[in-house]
Amino acid sequence: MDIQGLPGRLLADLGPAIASGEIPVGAVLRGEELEAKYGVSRTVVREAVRILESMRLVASRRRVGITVQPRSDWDVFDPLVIRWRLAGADRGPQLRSLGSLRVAVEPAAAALAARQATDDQRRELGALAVELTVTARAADLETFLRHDIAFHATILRASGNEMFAHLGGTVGAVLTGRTEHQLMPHQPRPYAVQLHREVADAICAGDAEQAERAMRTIVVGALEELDATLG
Amino acid sequence: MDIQGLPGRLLADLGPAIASGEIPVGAVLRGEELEAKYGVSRTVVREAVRILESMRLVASRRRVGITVQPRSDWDVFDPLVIRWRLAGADRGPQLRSLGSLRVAVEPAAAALAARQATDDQRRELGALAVELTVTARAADLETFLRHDIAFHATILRASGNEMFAHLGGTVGAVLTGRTEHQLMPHQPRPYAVQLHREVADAICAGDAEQAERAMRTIVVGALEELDATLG
DNA sequence: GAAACTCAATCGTCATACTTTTCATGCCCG
DNA sequence: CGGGCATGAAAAGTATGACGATTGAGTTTC
Repeated sequence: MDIQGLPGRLLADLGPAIASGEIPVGAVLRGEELEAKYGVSRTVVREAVRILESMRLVASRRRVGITVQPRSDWDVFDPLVIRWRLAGADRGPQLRSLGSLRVAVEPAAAALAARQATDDQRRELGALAVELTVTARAADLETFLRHDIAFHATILRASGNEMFAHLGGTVGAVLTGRTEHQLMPHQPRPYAVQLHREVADAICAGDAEQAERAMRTIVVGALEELDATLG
Repeated sequence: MDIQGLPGRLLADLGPAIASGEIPVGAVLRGEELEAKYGVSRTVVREAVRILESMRLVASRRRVGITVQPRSDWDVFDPLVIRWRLAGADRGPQLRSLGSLRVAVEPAAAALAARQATDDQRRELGALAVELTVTARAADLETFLRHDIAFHATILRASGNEMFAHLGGTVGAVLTGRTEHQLMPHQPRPYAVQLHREVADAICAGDAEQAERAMRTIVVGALEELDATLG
C-alpha cells in the first residue's frame, strides 16, 4: 500500500505533517533543507516532492521553493491524503465528509449489487452477515471490524461499478479510523447488526429497493452517531 | 492543471498510452529504454515513473523493470487518470461509471446545497440557469457547456462537503467529454434545461426535497441517454 | 516615482558512478 | 534424477557535481 524506499520515508513524514497543519498552508520549504533534515540526496527529495505535487499538497516553483498549497486544492480522494488527514488534527471534518459520501454512494451500490452480484458474492455476503452477528455478540471488536470492512467492500465491488469498488478501501479507512479513535460504541449496536443482515438478505434475494433502504439506514445512522459524538 | 516540465511530457505520453491499453497490462518497460525513447535523463524518467506509481498505474521493481499494473489497481479517482481514460479506448465504461457516480452524488449535493448554500451561491445558480436557457435556445453549444459545468460545480461546492466539491472537476470532465465526442444531442433538450431551472429555484427557495428530486431526474436522464447511445 | 536592469537564489536537468536487491543460472549434493 | 544453494548479472535505487533556466527582489537610472 505504501510507497517504498527513501522517498517513501520522506512522504510518511511530510505528508502527515502537512495534512495535520503542523506545516501550515503557505509555508515554504527548500529542497536543500529537506536534504539536510533527512540526510538524503536531491534525487530522493525531488521524487518525494513530485509525488506531493501530484497530490496537489505542494507546488514547487523556481526561485521560490516548495510551497504548501491551500487545502481546497488538495486531492482529497487520494488514498494517502485520506489516511494522513484521518491520522491528524482535522479527523472530524474528514470523517464527516466521508460520512456524507457514504450516505450518497453505499445505498446506490447496494441497489446495484442486488441486481447484478455474482452467486459467489451473494454467498460471501451471507457468510459475512453471520460472522458479524457472532462477533458482535462476543464483543470481539477487532474481528468485527475486519468483517464489517469486508462486508461493505464486497457490496461496493458487487455493484459492478469500478469507481464504487475503489471506495471500498476508503470506507475501510473510515471504519478503521473511527474504531481506533473510540468514536464507536464499545459493543456494536444490535440494531446495526440486524440491518447488515437485512442488507445481505435483500441482496441475496435480488430485492434492490429493500437493500438500498436498509443500507441507507445503516450509513445515515453512522453519520448521525458521528455528529452526536463530535458535537 | 497539468504537471510541468519534462516529466510532464513523459506523463502526457505514457499516461494515455497505458490508459488506452496501447501499452497493455503486464507490459514491462525499462528505465533506460524510456531515457532513450524520450531523450531525457534518468532523473526525469524516474520522477515521471514515480508519479505513475503513485497512481498505481505501474509498479517499479528491481531487477524486473516497470510493470503496468492490472486495471483494477488503478486509482480511478485521480483526475489525470480520468482524463486519460476519457480520451482513450474505454471511454464508454468510464462514462458509465462516472454516470452512476453522478446519480449517487449530485442529488445528495443538491439537497445539501438547498439547506446551506450562501446567498451569493444561490444568486449565481439563478443567473446560470438563465444563461442555460438563453444559450440553449441560441444553440450555442460551447457557451452552454461552460455554463452547465459551472452550474453543477457550484452546486457541488455549495453542498459544503469538500469531497463533493472536488467532484466538480470530474463532472466537468464528463460533460466536456460527452460533448466533444458527440454523445449529446446537437441542441440541448428543452426538458433538461427546464429541470436545471427547477433545481436552481428549489435551491434558492431552500426546498431540499425538490432540489434533490429534480437533480436526480437530470442525472438519471443523462445516464439513460448515455446507455442508449452506447448501446 | 516609475520603468528598466542586474543579480542571486532556487528549482530543473544532465551525466556518471556506485549500491542494493532480486531473479536466473547452473552447480553440487543427496 | 531432483532439489537446495552459491554465484553472477540485470535492473532499479541512491549519491553527487555541474550547469541551465527562471524569477523575485533590490538597484539603478531617467
